[in-house]
Amino acid sequence: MAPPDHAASLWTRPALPTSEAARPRVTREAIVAAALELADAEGLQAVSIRRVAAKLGTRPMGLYSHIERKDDLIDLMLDAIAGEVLLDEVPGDWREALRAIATRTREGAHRHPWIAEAAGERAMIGPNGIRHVEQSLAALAGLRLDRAGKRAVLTAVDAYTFGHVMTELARRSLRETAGLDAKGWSDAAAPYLEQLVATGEFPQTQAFGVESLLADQEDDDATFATGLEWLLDGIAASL
Amino acid sequence: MAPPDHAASLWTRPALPTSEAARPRVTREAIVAAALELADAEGLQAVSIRRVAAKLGTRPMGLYSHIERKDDLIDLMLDAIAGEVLLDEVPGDWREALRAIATRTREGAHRHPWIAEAAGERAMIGPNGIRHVEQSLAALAGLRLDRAGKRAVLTAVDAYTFGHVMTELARRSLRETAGLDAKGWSDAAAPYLEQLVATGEFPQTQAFGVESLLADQEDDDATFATGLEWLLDGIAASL
DNA sequence: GCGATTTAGATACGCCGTATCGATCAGCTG
DNA sequence: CAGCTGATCGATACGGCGTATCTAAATCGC
Repeated sequence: MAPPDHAASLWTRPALPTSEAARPRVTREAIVAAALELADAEGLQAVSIRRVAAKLGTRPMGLYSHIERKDDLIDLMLDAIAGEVLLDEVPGDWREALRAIATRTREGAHRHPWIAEAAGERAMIGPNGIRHVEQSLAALAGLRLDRAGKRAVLTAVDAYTFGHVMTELARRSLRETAGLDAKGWSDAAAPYLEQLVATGEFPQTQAFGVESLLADQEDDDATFATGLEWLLDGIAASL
Repeated sequence: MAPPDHAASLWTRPALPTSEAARPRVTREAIVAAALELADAEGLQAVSIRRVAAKLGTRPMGLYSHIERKDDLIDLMLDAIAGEVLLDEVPGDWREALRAIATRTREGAHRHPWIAEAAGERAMIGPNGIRHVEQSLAALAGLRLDRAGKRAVLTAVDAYTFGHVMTELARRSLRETAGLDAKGWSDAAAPYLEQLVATGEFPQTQAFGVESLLADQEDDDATFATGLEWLLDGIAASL
């Protein structure tokens, strides 16, 4: 990987100027857009340099005039999605604001489930990642919290949101890869789980029921909202 | 990918019987152990079929007598780690139990930071993944909660833990890839962030201070514990 | 227009996962 | 013991990956 300027250089390197007067040229924006379309259509594994170049009607190595490495492209894609889920306006009430941020983030993630395959290796420090920080801090502007307090609140809400979404997306990814809908997935996994609990090693899980382990989308909405309210309640009680 | 039996067939396919009387043979256990060593030493990208085979003194295609595809190997590795972080005993107090589970999970993840690169695409339904469910349900055994309630509690705590850990590991991965310690990473990223906030677009972030955004390990311990208590407080208040 | 810089792409390299098939080994049976 | 069957191992090859390197063409600025 690149030397120590990597943290900054991706985001500070300007996208190249384009001239409308000459031959059609590839731009960084076009590369990111093509990559996003591929990822949304076929998942992150479809985003190869060759596939992106083909989609743009150009040759693979030409992309390297605009991005330094493929990893940078993935970072740019994630920052684009981060931009998509920013709020237009931050509500005045801190709970309402954090709830709106978390909810909108989750919705955006569900529109781009491939982010689960990329997010485990990246820090969100592109411009839109920082805009997310800005809006989150704005949400807490009216609270008397010191820096550590604000940091703890934002970290907790982000952690909860991220973790919940990642788990949902992972399950979804596995299901879709197997070509199953929610019911099909349950039907496929249940016999294995039932066999496991039949060993007697899992009394609590048996009492709970394997069908309760294999939840579908509506349950995810409810559990996400419930857990978020618990966390916000806990934060509120500490203020 | 495999047809619909994938959910079950990895975990129900027996590891092959080994005979001590014949030529030394590869086993599934040995493959997983070799892969874990590689991942711990060099990260998940070092776990290629060729590297694992070389570590075992055998040839790559020989591994396929024991695992069906590389993806299965990654699942087996993750389940091994899930086993490592199981509690010896579940405390009787539900808060203490959930705290212990979350804390131990986080500690285990830090010993194997490569899991962040794999976790975004997997459902933890191996035997140890189900043992984790079992111990979590045991933690709630004394509470009067219906299935949906238990499910919500466990989902929330797991989501929070997972999200927090993944964010930490992603940051750590990025830093180590750049060959920096925590201070070096801050020093590298701060000028870029300062340049961003100097645009005037980020007043809250500027007031907060970019050095507060670039936290190190000790802060993570505190924020994890604080957020977890908030969540547990919120759950307690709902009981 | 000219020189400097940037962009695009041909070519090749090392690496990846795994399909396919043949050789060898292990276990069982007559 | 010999033969048969199934399991294990590995050679070989394929199609794919990211990207280093270098040349040619295009663009930019004076």
